[in-house]
Amino acid sequence: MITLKQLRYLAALARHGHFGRAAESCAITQPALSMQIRDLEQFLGVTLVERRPGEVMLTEIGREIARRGEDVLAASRDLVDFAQHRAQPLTGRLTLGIIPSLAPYLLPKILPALQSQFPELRLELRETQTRPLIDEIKSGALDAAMLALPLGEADIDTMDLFDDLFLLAVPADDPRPRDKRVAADDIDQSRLILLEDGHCLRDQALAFCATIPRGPAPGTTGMTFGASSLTTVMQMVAGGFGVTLIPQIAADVEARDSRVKFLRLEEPQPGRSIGLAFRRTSPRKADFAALGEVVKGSVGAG
Amino acid sequence: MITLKQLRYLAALARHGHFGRAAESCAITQPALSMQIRDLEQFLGVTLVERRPGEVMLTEIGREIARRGEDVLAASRDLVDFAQHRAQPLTGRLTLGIIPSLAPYLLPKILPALQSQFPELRLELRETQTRPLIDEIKSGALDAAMLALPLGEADIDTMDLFDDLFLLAVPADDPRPRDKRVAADDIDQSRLILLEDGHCLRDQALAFCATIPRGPAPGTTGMTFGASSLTTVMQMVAGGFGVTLIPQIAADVEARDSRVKFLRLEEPQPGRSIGLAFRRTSPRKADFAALGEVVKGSVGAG
DNA sequence: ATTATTGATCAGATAAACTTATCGCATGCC
DNA sequence: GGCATGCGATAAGTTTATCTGATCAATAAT
Repeated sequence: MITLKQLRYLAALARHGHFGRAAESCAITQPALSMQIRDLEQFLGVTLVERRPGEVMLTEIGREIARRGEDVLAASRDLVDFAQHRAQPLTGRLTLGIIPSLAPYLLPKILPALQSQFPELRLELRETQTRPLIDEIKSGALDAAMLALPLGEADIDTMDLFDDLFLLAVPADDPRPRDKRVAADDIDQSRLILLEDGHCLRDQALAFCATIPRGPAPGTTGMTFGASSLTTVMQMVAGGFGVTLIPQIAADVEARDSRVKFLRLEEPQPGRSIGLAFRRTSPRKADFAALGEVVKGSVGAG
Repeated sequence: MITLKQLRYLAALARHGHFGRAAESCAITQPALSMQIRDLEQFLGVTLVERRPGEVMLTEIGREIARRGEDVLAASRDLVDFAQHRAQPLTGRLTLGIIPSLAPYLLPKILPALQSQFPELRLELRETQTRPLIDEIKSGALDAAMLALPLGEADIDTMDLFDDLFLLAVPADDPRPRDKRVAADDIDQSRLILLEDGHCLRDQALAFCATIPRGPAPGTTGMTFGASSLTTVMQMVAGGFGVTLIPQIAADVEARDSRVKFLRLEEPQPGRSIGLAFRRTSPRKADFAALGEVVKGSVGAG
């Protein structure tokens, strides 16, 4: 079987027309090059070089083989270049999942930075709830996902990105002053509006308001309605239908609506920890580290 | 530096998705394949394969590298195929010289056979006198030449093709009968018409008629005219301006002219030995042998 | 003739690649 | 839980390639 080394030596020989100088240009000795050329000729069953005293001359077929050899070498060089350029983080395709309570607020912050810092990154996004994200990470459909930690999945490694405090969103006409620290007990459980089932944010809010009785309270819609987006929830709060726990990152955006105001919660303030999840065996950890830096920078600044 | 072997192993791994089976398909053991893959990854500085329990999975870049690897392998396979197909004789370009006193008579006999037996042969012909043919063989401009032997050139090997007797061409009204064997002395030296200087045939004819005085004989044109082609010489013979020594192979063709008749010469009949000349170091001797067979077959039959 | 150049050849050293055996880890099955 | 199974990584030892350095043969130039 032929080797790239033989083709490299042949190329050098074609260029120099001289075994000794060709060998020198390959940083080997002349017998080594002679042997490789001989092996190549023997394998191909063709004489590539006409050894003439004082001058070596590629045969007709030798020239053609050398030309084709250059093609092979060029393709292999491309391959190496490709790999080594791609070795720099965040280039090429990366499939990223993100939970719905995060996507519309975080993505606008990070996508511009990602695009400017890593123009060769082709990000493919998928927005869905935590459970399917985890499954898709495990199956390889996703490279990673941004979601709330902890997960408690054995095969999944995670990286902390930032903490996201919860605020209590109430109608603007709520009697409590803006600087009032609300306690969990102060939340009118019967008026709590939440996302539909499956959203981690719903579970986190419920965990905080642990005293809330299971099952829908009579005469309320909050528990049973199950909004599919935080924006919907906020519209309902603005409409005076109830209150909700909303992450800081979302509040920053939704605060534009003057019919709503946000109240901080008593220490220890509840919140969620946002992180990046990926297969423990993933080879793209350098990518994830770079991505994490961008997220941290964008969230801190924005 | 990467090797074709590594690319072959990677291709097998990509196909089988399993180190053990990939190794088996390469007729090596699994550790050998693992090592080559690891070396490749290390050189490229990229993780190509995500080792997951129960399943190996090429990474995004691994797939791309494998794809490019296939390109490289395909190019190298083409190279080998090319060489091995071209290993059969008389394919590709072959530059062949031929002397003018042979070309118009021999080529029509051999070219059809060459083309039908070796359709992949691309013959490049050059018709000129012996001296430039030899020089061009030495310089590599020609692969070989068909001409009259012997040559007495140290760097040139030759192969006998066929012997070509000389006949005496005389006007049809020459008093000698067709079956008369002419002796060298019977040739009217003053009426001898020859090719111009530089043609080997001229020298051979002169050597045969060794008694001919040097320098043009007064009142004759034969020696000084120096025709540039045998056809011209024959036209002059037909016109009654003189006689000439003509090779059998040419006589076969020129005999169509009824104004000329050919007389055989006394034993030992003079003639020339036609052969193929080539660089002693030429790698295409198999080609020349095949060419020689064609020539011998065509001349014998035709 | 003599010397210099050039590629081939040979023996020994070195490096690469392979094989066998073993390990570690994860999974699945009583 | 304990144990077998499958798979890839690792280690040790051996074979195979490959290289170097010295030398040889042929040729060309002096």
